[in-house]
Amino acid sequence: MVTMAEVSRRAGVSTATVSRVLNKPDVVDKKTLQLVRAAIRDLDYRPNAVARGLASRSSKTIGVVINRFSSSYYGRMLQGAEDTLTGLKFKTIVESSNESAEGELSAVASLLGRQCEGIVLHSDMLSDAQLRDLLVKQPKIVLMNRLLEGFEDRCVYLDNVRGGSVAADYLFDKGHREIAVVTGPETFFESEDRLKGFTAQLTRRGVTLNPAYIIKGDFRARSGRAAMEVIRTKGQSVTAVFCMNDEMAAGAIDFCLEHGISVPKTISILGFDDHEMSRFLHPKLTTVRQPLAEIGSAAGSLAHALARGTDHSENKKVFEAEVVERASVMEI
Amino acid sequence: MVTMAEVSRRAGVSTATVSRVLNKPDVVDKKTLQLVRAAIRDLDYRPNAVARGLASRSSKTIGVVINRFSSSYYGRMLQGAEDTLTGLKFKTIVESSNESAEGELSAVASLLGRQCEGIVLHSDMLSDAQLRDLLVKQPKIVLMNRLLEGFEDRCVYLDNVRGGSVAADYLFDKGHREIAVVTGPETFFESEDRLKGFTAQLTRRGVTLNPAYIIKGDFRARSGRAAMEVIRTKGQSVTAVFCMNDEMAAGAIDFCLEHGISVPKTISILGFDDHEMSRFLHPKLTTVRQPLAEIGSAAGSLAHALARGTDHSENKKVFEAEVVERASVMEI
DNA sequence: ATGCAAAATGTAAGCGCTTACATTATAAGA
DNA sequence: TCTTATAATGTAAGCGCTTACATTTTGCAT
Repeated sequence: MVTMAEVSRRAGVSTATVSRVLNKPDVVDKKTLQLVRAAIRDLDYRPNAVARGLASRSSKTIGVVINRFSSSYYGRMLQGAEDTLTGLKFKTIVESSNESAEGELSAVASLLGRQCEGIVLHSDMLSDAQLRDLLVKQPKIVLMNRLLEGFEDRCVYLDNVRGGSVAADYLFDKGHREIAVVTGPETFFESEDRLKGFTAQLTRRGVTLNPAYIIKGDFRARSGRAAMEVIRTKGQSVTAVFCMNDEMAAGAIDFCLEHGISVPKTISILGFDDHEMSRFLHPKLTTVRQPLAEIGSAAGSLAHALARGTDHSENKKVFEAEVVERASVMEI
Repeated sequence: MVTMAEVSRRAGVSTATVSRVLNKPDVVDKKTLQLVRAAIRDLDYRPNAVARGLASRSSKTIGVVINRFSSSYYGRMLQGAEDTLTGLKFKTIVESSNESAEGELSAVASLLGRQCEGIVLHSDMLSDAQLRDLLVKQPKIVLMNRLLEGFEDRCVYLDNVRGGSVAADYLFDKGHREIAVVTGPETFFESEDRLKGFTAQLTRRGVTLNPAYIIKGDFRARSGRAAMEVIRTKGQSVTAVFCMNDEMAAGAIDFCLEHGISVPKTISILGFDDHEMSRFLHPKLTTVRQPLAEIGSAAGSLAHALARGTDHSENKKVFEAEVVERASVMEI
């Protein structure tokens, strides 16, 4: 590894000067500038970011922690965050928590240890209390797609309650009254919130959700299939089912296809997320879109603002879901 | 930020001792061990990984660079790499290159600067010559899903030529003779290699691919649609089309569906990748599976071996594609 | 020429750790 | 009891940078 000392020796200057051409080239004489730059080129010198961060206590990087890489949900948020951070001349580094509370904590610690100036955390496994603790201790952490009461200004998230009510309105307006719901695991607040908003809005409109039609799923396609099977056996009169994510909706459609149940003629299916595959399902899935890239982007810029101590009151923090109308829900 | 010095002060020992309880607890006295650990807990001390890496010149982390986050292709490889690296007690950090040659270079430099002991690089934009240069200079870099001649033992990849020939065999065995192909951009070696293997194998079996039926796509669904349109107008006799990835296949199917062309009755469609959505297409897509997670995993462990100087001759480096039979290709 | 402010460079002290090496405490053998 | 090997700890020199501060150089008005 070629160090600054070697460069300085070759250029016949001090290391301070080399450091200056790297960091504030305008204060160094043009001649020396060229000299040093030539030396850098010749030796193929690359500054050691670790040492740099140590010495300057600034790294121009934001760390992001997500559950796992193998999901387009995270991918889209990451991309959003990365894009805007790049625009802000910041680096993004990502660690996965492998879906465990411990993993989330250790990823945060690791990123902090790597001198990240800010952290964007997507936490599913940590409890509100743990999170509260963490956020108090670490003022540079921002929560992505989760709302923690009392820390609204450090959270960027989709209003899931609202998302649920949007879904309810849509289905109601299409004439559906007998509706089933396929939820996620009850530990996932997203699912809970959506359900809350959904039932509330339905009630407001004068229809009550039959508790027997609330089927628990696990956000994966297979559980959507299973849920649909249950619905078809015990809920013949159901005209629409609202799945809390698109994967389960895909499973549900799959089941219908296999059993000759026509979607949306016999039964309408509404998803949530607007997964990249949704437009390729058959029928194309009508779903509630979650602007993941924008959420990621906003989380990135909030973390940046926090890191740099700039004002972030203008940053958008709450996002709204909207229905993307395709072909899986029919008016009756 | 609480430092080691504070911990040592509180525990009434030297920083060296604190360092020892962190790194080689067995050489320190049980009493002091407890003392120091208590101090660490009390102060909520977290070792600074940057300083640590600087001082020890070892970071137990591997850096991965990919094109972009928003694609399940990378997601699956990342997940594979992360999983095995975690098993090896290594951290994984990821940076995206934003699909530019410059970005790839800068991500590598950044990761190296962060004291990564090894790098897993997924390069699409760098030329063979540039890559050769890089690999010579940086002995810790491993190429993921790309073969660079002369550096076979630093590459973990899918044999795309073989993948193409597997596809050819499959289609041939199903009785198809008039076949169209939808490629990726010609700058992508994957597509080129698959095409090479495909045509070669077809030739070997006695059928020549009509050059007019080789349609250029861009790996995105839209181009699959467009390609299918071309095929339907100028190639009425075509019975099967081989798309170089599943997204384009999805687009092709979509086009057929819209125009009342029955898949696979009228025309068979074969994809490549086995994208997560493929099983949800209608008809379910028959495709050539690429074991992405395994490739990522192998790349991770190769990088680890290189970093630690251990033997990697046993590491699997070349992976084979295999056909996943679903419903979009019919025997004729 | 001379003086002086401004510009350019150098010096050296860290940043928070690790780790040879030196020193001291402990245990065991005589 | 006194060595002496061994275990436990401390000391201090870095790791490759940045950055106050000190010093030297330069340009320019006098």
